[in-house]
Amino acid sequence: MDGGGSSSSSFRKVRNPFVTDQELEESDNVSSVTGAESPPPTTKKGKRSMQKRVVSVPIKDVEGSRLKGEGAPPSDSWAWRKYGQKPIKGSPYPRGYYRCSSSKGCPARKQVERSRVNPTMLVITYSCEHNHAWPASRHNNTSAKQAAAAAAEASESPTKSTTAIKHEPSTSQPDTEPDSGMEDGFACLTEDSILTTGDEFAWFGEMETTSSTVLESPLFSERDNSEADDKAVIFPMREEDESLFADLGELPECSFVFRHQRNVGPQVGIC
DNA sequence: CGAATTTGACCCGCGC
DNA sequence: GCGCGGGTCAAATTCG
Repeated sequence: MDGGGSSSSSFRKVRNPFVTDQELEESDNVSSVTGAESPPPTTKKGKRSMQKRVVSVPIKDVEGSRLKGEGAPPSDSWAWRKYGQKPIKGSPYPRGYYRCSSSKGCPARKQVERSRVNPTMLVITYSCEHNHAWPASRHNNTSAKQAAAAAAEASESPTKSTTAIKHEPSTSQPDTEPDSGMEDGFACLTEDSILTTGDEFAWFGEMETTSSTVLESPLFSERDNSEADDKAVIFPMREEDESLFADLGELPECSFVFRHQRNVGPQVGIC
């Protein structure tokens, strides 16, 4: 019913009322990497400054969680409502469009699609407005899982156990946006969020140990986490950290730093 | 009964 | 100026 209509209406026009944080994006099994290669999202309708981040996750992970979570980490901490799906030109797999439904004013959106290069991977693109604040309630893995699952189902392919993360912060306004770096994914949160964030990402750490997590830096992004699977893009988190921090250097104080340590899991740092 | 998902149509931006 | 493609909206349907 209005699931898409009424609700959607609220979303589209309502810029989130409680804007305090930036965008905290937790992707399915992801760590945040600041990549800066974002092709201008060509959003057509009101495209103001939207930060974009691309995350690639192995379908396996997704399925795992969706399979009734046998302990599998949540795909997402937020609730996402699917509002559309479209076949993409160069890709045999359709792209699903999801909206953050954790809260009413949540402008966050994400697109889930299979990597055309590596069907075993799901490419999730998160986009959020600059002043967007993430809802406090983010425990609806359902939608999140389904989102990914949907994408996964969209195509049929074997599952792998590699997670490639690719973040593309859209460089709309580096300055204004305190969190241009990882804002989307793990951006500035309110202190409230901060506390929860740590927990929220607890699974994150698990995931790391359970499956190999690969971070794709901008350099690799072009390959789109593809062919090479894990190996090609796998490199010590440290590198990522470096990159992350490098980015953070530019970030204002209110930035969250995601530290990804093997065996330890991600760590959230507050500036 | 309510909420979420699905599908089709429409709109907008970009490229040629 | 026209066409293509992507993205979003809206109504209907389905599931919980």
